[in-house]
Amino acid sequence: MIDPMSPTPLYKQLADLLAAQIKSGAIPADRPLPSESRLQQEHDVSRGTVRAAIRLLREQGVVVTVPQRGTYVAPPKTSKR
Amino acid sequence: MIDPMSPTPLYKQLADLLAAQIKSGAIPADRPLPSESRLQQEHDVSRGTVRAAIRLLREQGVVVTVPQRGTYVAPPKTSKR
DNA sequence: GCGGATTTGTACGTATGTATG
DNA sequence: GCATACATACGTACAAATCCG
Repeated sequence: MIDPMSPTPLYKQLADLLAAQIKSGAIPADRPLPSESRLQQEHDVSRGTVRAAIRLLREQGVVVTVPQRGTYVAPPKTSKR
Repeated sequence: MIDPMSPTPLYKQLADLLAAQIKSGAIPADRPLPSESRLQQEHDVSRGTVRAAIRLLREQGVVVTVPQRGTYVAPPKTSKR
């Protein structure tokens, strides 16, 4: 859960949460992540916060984003396809 | 100059402009860059756009930002100090 | 092929918090 | 106390590309 009272920035909390869900399989790797507006609703944060979280995950190599498509779990670096 | 009509995003244009000014020495390397609000006024863009440009430069290793201090030209990687 | 819905990208404005000088 | 400066977070609006009936 995201805690607005925590000193940890919301976007950081959300990024950590999503990373954990990806790792655990709670978010399937074969389909796009929930859209920004979905995540916004589910976690009750602004879209800017969602985007900041996804940006962080992208910088960490956890996900990749395809414009006008969606954001996907990043493929393993060693995969040939 | 920044051209609002260009298809290139404003923050990208600004980042390129600042990088060029740093490289040419128009922006001195021994003092902080102009503050966000200064850049905002000088280039007639929003603060969010200034921040996006600086973020890009930071990701590119062109500058480093010290919270509550300012943004500085990144030191050469080969420098011992 | 058309049109609407969806989704990400960009850009703006505002407010608050924290640290520095 | 006040001004400056960056960090976070909210909101809005519109554009562009894609998807689907």
